[in-house]
Amino acid sequence: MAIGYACLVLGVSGTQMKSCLLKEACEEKLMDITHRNLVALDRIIDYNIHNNIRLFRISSDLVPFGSSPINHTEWWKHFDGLLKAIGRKIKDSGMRVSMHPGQYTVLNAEKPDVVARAVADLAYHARVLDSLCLDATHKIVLHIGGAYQDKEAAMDRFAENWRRLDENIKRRLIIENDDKLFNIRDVYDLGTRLNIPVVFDNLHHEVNPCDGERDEFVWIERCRSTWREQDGRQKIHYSQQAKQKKKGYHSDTIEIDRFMAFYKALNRDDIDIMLEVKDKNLSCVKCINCTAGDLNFDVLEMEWDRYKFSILERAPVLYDEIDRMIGERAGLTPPDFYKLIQRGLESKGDIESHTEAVLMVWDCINREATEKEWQAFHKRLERFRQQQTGLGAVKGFLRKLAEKYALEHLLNSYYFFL
DNA sequence: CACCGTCAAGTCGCA
DNA sequence: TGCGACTTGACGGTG
Repeated sequence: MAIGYACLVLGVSGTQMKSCLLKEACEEKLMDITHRNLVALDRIIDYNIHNNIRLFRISSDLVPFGSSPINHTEWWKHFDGLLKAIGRKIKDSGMRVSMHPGQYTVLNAEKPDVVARAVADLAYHARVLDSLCLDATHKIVLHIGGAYQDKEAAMDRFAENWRRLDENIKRRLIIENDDKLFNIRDVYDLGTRLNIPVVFDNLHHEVNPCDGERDEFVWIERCRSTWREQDGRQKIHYSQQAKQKKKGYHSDTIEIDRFMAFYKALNRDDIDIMLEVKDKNLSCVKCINCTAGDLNFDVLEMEWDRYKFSILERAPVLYDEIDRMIGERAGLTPPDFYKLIQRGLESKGDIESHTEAVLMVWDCINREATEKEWQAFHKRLERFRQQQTGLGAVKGFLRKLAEKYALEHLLNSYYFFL
């Protein structure tokens, strides 16, 4: 069983995907961005390995305009060594990766040119995974596409276009229920008809349920049979509805009690769960820690080290409480710990608590800083306290110093982006 | 540094 | 018939 997250890591420098505008795309720029993105991917994989994360979705932005005729760089040849090295790390660590083309990749479109572009896009995604030398358990997840006022005909068109795909795309392609048109029954029917594994997405199912059977676990069990030996473990998508947002909107973070209830009811150790949530790796680490049977308390201590500045910034009283509990090393289960963290993050704090956190971070920098930096810091802090600048300006300054002096402890914390 | 409009792509629904 | 939402982050220009 693995729990994963999609596309980007929060709080790890050098892991962001770069993009460029179409009008500025030239060979040199495309190659440069592709190279930087591959280096970023390599760092993400390292991060995943170090944090015991064994499921990850690679961003489609890896190669800018990767499926557009604008990009005629042969990136897979040029970066062959780097790609193979990354793929090697993925395999050696037992990680499983996937990709997920977006809403513009419509295999069942009525217009032949739209279909042609969708095929080209799938070929691009398959080429990424092929270039990493990964087997067919590393999948490409796709939605069925448009309905065009006739779902049956639209599904038939999907089937027809699917049959014409190259085998190396077909062996990776899996399909998922969406939040508007094709519910889990539609996708399951199509999946069984074509022998394509089906990904069940719980939030899409909630927003776009099918007739008849509604129970999500029944559907997960049904979808299980669409996964063959060569496809690897069954995979599902899990997300929670953001409160006070439109239906289907992903929450900022995973509410741990609800996840644990789902996880226990699911009761499967042969399934992969891809989380779709705004805080990405943060919720992923949280869910992994809460489901690990033999969690070392050191892991919670590590997490506290990453969260503590953000908690002090917002809720100093709670900070003391959690810090004491962590110090005592007892009576704190991972879900309880994360619930306290969540409560802290939901607070706003005030200028005093903001200052307290700033000073605590400064304390980590102080011994490295020059006299000039000391002065610059206190000048900024004073301006913040007079409300002449925002907290962001002070934190930005601290971040730069943390980077300058390579203070890993601060750079690995969540302080600068939570 | 903060803010905001814009960006490759397709479909659907509403005015 | 045409335009905004979808969903989302990053870029690039401006203040």
